[in-house]
Amino acid sequence: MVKAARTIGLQRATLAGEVRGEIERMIVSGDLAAGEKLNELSLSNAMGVSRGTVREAIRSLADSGLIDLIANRGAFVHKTTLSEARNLYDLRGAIFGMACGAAARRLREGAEPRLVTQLERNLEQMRLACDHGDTTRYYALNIEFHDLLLQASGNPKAKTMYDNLVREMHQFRRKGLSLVTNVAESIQEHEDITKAIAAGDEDAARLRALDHITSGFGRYMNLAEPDPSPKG
Amino acid sequence: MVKAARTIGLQRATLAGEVRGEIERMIVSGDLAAGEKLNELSLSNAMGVSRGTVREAIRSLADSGLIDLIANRGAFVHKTTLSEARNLYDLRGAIFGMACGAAARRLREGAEPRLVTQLERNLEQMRLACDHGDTTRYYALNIEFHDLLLQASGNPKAKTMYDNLVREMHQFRRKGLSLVTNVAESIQEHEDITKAIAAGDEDAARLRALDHITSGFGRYMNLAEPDPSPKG
DNA sequence: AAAATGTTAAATGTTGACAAAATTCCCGGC
DNA sequence: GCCGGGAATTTTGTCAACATTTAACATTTT
Repeated sequence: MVKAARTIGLQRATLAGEVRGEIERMIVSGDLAAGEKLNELSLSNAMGVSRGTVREAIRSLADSGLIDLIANRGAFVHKTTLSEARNLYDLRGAIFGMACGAAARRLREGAEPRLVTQLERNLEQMRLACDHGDTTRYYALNIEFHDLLLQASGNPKAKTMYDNLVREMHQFRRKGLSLVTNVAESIQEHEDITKAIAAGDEDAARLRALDHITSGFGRYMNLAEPDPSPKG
Repeated sequence: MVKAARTIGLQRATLAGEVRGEIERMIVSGDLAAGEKLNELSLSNAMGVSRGTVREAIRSLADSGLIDLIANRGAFVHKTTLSEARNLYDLRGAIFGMACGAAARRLREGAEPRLVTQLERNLEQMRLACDHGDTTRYYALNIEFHDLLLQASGNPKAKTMYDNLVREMHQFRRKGLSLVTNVAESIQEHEDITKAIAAGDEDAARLRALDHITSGFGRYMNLAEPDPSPKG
């Protein structure tokens, strides 16, 4: 690996960081399947770095939940079960709710003057993307909406945790990428969150945000498990 | 370090895990001050293991937030600022609230039949410890109360995250260990949480739990506020 | 004397080699 | 044909050495 042109933006000043990013990409993209074993030697050969470097990268990923480590046995791509997925959604909801509450508070305190404008602009573009059936753009805007709020919460650790949780659901996420159902509902929820925040209503923002994540879980589950029995 | 009697209970089957635990203890106990630099060579000599092993331990701790890593510069014990402390409390509150809500739901679903008994027993003993002025026991029971609920949430990752957050506040915690103010208030809040859970009221449990953490932050801040002296 | 530059020492990043554990595979026995 | 045991191989855990970067110090220049 040729000296690795220090993409300083992300913490890849070090070789191990670069390798970490590469392995992470492989996992999230599905190049490495869930449950699959990671062989340190194979990876180091494939990437042209030493085993120790690969090892360091793997450990780091293990700490962030993407990989399971078993002593003297090796590293395995974490396989997220359905009940785990629900737990992850619960955590996401809790953190996102907290973040939206904090954002509302900070707005009230004058700390985030541009936030509402940014949110409304995002909403506008999202409606457009929806009308044009541009799912890729919709997907990106959806992420941006959540990022804006996590950022505005003034809680960097919350953002890191949230991102880790989202990353950990990559398996479910890939399937649900085509999830274009109930976009109108989702946009409506975004509007509700935006309104609560614009009003500086901490509690309302938290509740609307929590509802949004919970609904998202429901939307996904309906799609992933086309259970034909529900309702009457 | 003599072959390290594999305390398998905690993930210390490996030497690096053992070292990690030791460094963690040094940080939490204040043996290593906040902001202090960790020298890989010194540590490896002091512990009788190789530098690589110490390095692996340090990286792991960095991922859990106890240590800051700067490329080519080294590892430093993370210094938690006051605004960070608030952010940590916000996250704790969000996660603990979620966990209590989940515990209430699971209780309703019959998944945690012994939970209420355990909580009430904990409350009983806590009142006793309070009456006897046994702060050490009170401290332990307080931790147990929170552990019971995190456990009953059925969300192992939530417990891990919560524990990490608590650990990260070690600096503030040490000072506040003598925090015996408003114990009555705190116990009352524990009772409120217990009641909400016993009733299977998910929303009430979440709110009471969030309030409890928020109040805890307030209690601590009132006690530890001033003293803005820079270098110490 | 202060700033800038060149030199040296120390610490981190990376690597390859050795030791211990686990997995695989072969072989004899039933 | 199937099972169990044990050697051979593979893989992980640990270590010591090399390379690169940073920090400290001495020297030169203005």
